[in-house]
Parts: sequence; structure tokens; C-alpha cells
Amino acid sequence: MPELPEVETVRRGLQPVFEGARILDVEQRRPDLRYPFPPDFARRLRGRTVVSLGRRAKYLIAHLDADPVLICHLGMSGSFRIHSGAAETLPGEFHHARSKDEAHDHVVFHLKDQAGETHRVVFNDPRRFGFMLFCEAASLDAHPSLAGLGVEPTGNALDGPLLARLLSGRRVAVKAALLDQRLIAGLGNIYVCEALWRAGIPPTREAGAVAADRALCAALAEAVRAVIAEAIEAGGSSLRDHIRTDGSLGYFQHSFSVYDREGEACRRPGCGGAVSRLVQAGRSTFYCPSCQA
DNA sequence: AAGTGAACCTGAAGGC
DNA sequence: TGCCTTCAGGTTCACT
Repeated sequence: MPELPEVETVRRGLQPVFEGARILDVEQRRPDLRYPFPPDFARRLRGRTVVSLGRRAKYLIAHLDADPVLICHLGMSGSFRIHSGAAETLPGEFHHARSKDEAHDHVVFHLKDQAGETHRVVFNDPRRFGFMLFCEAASLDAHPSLAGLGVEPTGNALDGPLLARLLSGRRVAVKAALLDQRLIAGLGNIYVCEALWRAGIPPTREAGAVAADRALCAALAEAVRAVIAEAIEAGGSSLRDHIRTDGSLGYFQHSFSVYDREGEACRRPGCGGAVSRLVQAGRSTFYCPSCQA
């Protein structure tokens, strides 16, 4: 699912419920997701207070009042739902068949916020590519999941000259380079396609060739930052099962220019081309052969 | 070393 | 209706 804008949308949705809240209890309903849960997962979280909920690339990072730090990744299909207020129906209480969706509710956090309100935060992940890990606060930056990550495409850090340095000398297609989390951290298949379209760059062009063109690098850096900023502003996209923490849908999908639009008209004014699909490194690339040439 | 493809897992969608 | 194949937002690992 989730690329950086979706993870940031989730973070913003969870923040008011998590930050300052005490973790009353954690239900861990299976031994593993993508990886096994850490030993004593629920026990180590119980009683902790959440100091802050941050994000690095596509990782959510919950800092607690004492070790450990909780690192969470949504994988392809992970999502959080918040149920606030008084005790609700417990699963099975009325002998309702558990819905198919509920079968993928893998973790439930029981929280009490500073105002004394209680919340249940449910992590659901049908494909189970998501994961939750612990890390000691002192060694967070050295954690294997985080240590190699590149620059965030938010803010102003990613500009033309930096992008040129990142792409310089690389023989891979620029599409693959933009997906490489060691270079830019947080881009995924959708927003890479969108950014390349905005900048008018063919996805198959060698990364090093883009690096050699200063104007092109400036345009691509600007396109990456703009598409990410706009998607965050719009509350993330909504593909299939991606939902925000309140259950509403992100709507950036309505402004996709090329992603999942194979055969449809290019949206660049005056272009007149049609969106094509090709496969690079096993993943679909959507682009306009007319204006990305 | 860098780059490609498979694997992880479930569900949705399309063809017949 | 069902059975089959293909495909999906990500990451990691095993190969060339």
C-alpha cells in the first residue's frame, strides 16, 4: 500500500490518540507478521507512555517513556483503525461470525489518553508484509531497517544538485534508482511513475544520463517533492484497501496522471498521447511515450 | 558491485 | 456459479 504520503497520513491520524497516551494493554493475535514479533512484545509495551509518534521513510516510529522504541512498517496492505470511547462489543460476544476482514486484525493497542479517554487502535494487515520491531533508543539510527535510508523527499533537502549526485554514474534505469530507498527514502511505485511523468523523463533512461543533465535533475527533484507534498496534502491515495485511521479514503488517486491508467489519454495539455505500461524489475511502470521521450 | 528476479501472503479482478 | 490465472502500494535474499 503505503508509500510515504500514506504512512504520513496514518501517522497524523494516530498522533492525537497515541501521543501522551498510556498503553493499557496490547493484544498480539498471532506469532508473526512478516517477521516474528519481538519476544515479550505485549509485556514490554504494557504500562508505557507514548512520548511521540514519528516517521522515517515508510516506517512509523513510536518513542516511549522508556525503552524500547517501537518500529512499525505497513508493508503492502497494513492499516490502522481507531475505535474511541466506551467499551465496545468484543469479538464473538454476540456470536457474530467474525468478518473476513477482522480475521486480519493482528494487533490491538488499548490506550488511555491524557484526558482519560480510552481508545482501541487495531492493526489490520491481510497480506502480512508489515512488521513491528523493537529497538533500543540509543541505537535507533543504527537499526538495520533505518541505517541505510537515503534523503527524505519532503522539505527542501532534495534539490537538483543533490539528485544529480545520487544518480551520478548509475547504470540502472532512473525508475529503479528512484525506487532505491538508499538514495531517496519513501518513494514507491506510484509516486515514482507520477514524478517521472511530471518531469517528462522516460522511465527507462539511464540514471547516470539524467544526472548529467542539470536542468533535468532540477525538474525531477522538483517533481518528486511536489508530488509527495500534494499527496500528503490530499491525505494519501486510496488504492484497494488503503484507508485512513478514521476509515475515510484518501483521494490523491483521483489526480493520478499515469499510474493505473494504461490506455487512457495522457493528461498533459496538448500531448494527445496515451498512457502505456511496461515492466521494470518486475514492477509495472506507467508512462506516456509521447511526452516522456 | 550492481542489477534482476523470486519469495513472502491474501484477496480482487478478469477470462472461460 | 466456479475455477483458473494474473496482479497489487514493499522489502529482502539469492542469484548472475
